[in-house]
Amino acid sequence: MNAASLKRKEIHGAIREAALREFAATGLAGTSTQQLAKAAGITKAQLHYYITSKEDLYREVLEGIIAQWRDIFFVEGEQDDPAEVITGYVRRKLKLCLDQPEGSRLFVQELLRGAPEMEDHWAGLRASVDDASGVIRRWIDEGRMKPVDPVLFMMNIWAVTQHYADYQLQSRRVLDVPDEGALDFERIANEAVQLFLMRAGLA
Amino acid sequence: MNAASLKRKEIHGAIREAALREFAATGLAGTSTQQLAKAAGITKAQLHYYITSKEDLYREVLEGIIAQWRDIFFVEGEQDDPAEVITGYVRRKLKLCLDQPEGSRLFVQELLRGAPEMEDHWAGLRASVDDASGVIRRWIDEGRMKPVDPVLFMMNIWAVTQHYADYQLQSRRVLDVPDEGALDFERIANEAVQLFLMRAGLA
Amino acid sequence: MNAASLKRKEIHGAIREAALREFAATGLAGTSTQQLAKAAGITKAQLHYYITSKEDLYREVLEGIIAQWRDIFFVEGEQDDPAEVITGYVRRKLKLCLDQPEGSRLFVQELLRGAPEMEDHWAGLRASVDDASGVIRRWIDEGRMKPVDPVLFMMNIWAVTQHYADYQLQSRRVLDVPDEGALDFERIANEAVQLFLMRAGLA
Amino acid sequence: MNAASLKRKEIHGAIREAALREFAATGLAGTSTQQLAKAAGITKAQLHYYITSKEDLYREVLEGIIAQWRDIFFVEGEQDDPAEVITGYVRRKLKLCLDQPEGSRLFVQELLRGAPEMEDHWAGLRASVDDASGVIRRWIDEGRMKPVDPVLFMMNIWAVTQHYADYQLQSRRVLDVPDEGALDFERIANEAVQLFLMRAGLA
DNA sequence: GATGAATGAGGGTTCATTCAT
DNA sequence: TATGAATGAACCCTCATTCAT
Repeated sequence: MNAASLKRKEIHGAIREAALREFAATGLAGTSTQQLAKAAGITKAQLHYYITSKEDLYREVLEGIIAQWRDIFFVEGEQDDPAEVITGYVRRKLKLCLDQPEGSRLFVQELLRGAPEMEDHWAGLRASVDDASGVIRRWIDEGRMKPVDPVLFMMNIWAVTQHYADYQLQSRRVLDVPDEGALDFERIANEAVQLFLMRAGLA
Repeated sequence: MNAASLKRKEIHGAIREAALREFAATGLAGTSTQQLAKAAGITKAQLHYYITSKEDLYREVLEGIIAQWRDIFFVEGEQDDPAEVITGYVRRKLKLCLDQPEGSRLFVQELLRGAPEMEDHWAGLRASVDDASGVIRRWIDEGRMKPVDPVLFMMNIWAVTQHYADYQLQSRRVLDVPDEGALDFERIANEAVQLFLMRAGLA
Repeated sequence: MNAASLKRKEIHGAIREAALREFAATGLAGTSTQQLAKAAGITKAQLHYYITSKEDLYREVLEGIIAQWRDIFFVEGEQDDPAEVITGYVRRKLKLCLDQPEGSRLFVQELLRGAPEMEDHWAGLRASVDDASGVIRRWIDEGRMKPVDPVLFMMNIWAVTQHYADYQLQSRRVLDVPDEGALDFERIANEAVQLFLMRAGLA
Repeated sequence: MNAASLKRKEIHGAIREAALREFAATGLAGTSTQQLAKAAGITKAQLHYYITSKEDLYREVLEGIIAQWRDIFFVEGEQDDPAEVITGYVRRKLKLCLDQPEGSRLFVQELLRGAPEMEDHWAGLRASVDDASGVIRRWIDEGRMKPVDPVLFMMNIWAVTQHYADYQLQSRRVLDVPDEGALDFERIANEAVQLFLMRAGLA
């Protein structure tokens, strides 16, 4: 790979990064290419040299986020201890949400506008949810955890973890964390883990 | 109040309703006055006769939502039973989120864009949170509930309830509820109530 | 019809006139809305207030021309004398081409670019040609005119008459007619009529 | 001539060919360098390496066409038989128009836009027309053909022959000739020759 | 009150061309 | 010789808003 191609990758990367940030903040329709270009540190004409269209860029970034999220599974590796799995999942998901909150934000923006780009993804999500629900149901049947509504149990994990991405600004104000500082991961994670472990009768 | 003034109120109401819906879906920058006028069933010129500016309309609607949300308190009336209070709060909040999801959605839109209109509201929110936290802390001190992080406990209630507004579309797809039907309030409420009661050691 | 509506019609008329002129000169792709607005004596924003899109305006103007041309039939009224019909048709067509050359020019522009807007019109044209061909063939069978290739005979009439619209500038230079003056209708008409009457053995 | 220079000529040829085709279809203003590059099978940057500017390329191609057309004279070689000359001229011109219709199309495009590039060519055309007119007038004076308007007679030959280039698409639709096939040269040539010979009283 | 018309600014995108490599 | 990158201008069109009527 030569220098020119490297630079191309760099610029493309800067554009995608900027796009994720801006789209997450103001959505597809609310984000101008001017805004995107400025955020990426290039001119509008330069931006359009690298992208096909604003919508295509949006789609590309959204697909990237969805793919990244797909890789965080409920059960990881050889785990089969309910407490371990739940704790691990909550902490992994929360970590991702605190480290890269723009992902969740972009996702909720897409949902808010009616999710026209998501049609092809629901089936895959349903399959993942079915997998995880099956595991939970088995644990319940085996008496290894209290009965819960498996799907809602999972959805509530999403709700709690993603809240600290989507509503991060509110969390900061309420918890009095300045914009420069980071939210206290351990504090939030502990409370969240306790919440779901206790629901499952595992703590 | 004469007929003309009545009609004026009606139109204003239609505008606010439409604005809430549209702003909740596509945000301030992403929503055009054309779009707003069409959603309100009037012309663009008529819209501008009734409003001062798009931003003013946005502010008005946002303030309305914030005011409405302020009216749902953690403790209601003379309640002082932890289980009763938690159950009531979760159910009230969830009901509001399922009945009028646009409120939460508008709110998250504002947060996503950095909440420039919210500066004056954080103090009030902090006060409310402090009130509720005080109650919870007292209950803990009195041994009437397990120790929790009071602020995070509340925030997680928000997270879970508002999730069914903000991520409603995803919830529908995962729970297989068609766009015309309603999410199953009792099912969701029961799981949510269990979640927080158990965390508090009250169930 | 009130004054405002009248003005609207006036402006719309001015736009269509300007559009016919400009599209005839530089085609759809080669004509900018700036150019159109200037030719119509309005601003670009004003133009876009009155039209849906440049392409729609183009289509509207093109359809208008096609409709106008459809109304010039080979046989008019109760005519059935070959010499009369041919003479009348050539003169009518030529008159139209000299009076409103932009029509033919717009048409040839559309053909030059591959006529993507004409797909629906060929059937109608074929039908008209078939009608006229039938008349000519009958005359030939009845011995009232010399045998000709009926379709090519008609097409050559089009060729000759429309030439004085499409190639008018060249005709002016060759015939030494200044841009302000008019081409000598009678001179051209007489030569053209002679051409086709003699071919038909009618002069 | 070395290999590099040969390749250069090849590419230049491809560019001119593509330019003729594209300019003939959509005119100077309506044809983009992108379109030209794609049609020539090269990149936009490569195109600009070979040409000075779009307008220069247009001028070059147009001049080429004009030069090529100048070489088809009314009278060819030692001919002096009116029927032979007319027949030959009509057939030669028609052949050129059917074989290379883009030439005529580019020419009419230039005329349609007001022929700003043609100012220097009218004198030469007038001279050619005067020559041919002189021959025709002599034939008439010598009683070797019927009196005609010599200039219009010539112009009508152009009209008829070029029609099958400029309006070829319409001709195909009316004559039911598919885009892949060729128009029937002999059929068209015969009718055209008859048309002008009869006008001259020579058939 | 209500509405057609108008507008200057800005939307996303392509343009012809230049430049560095 | 060739090509990725870059650019300022222009492309078509919509924007939020104002103004007559």
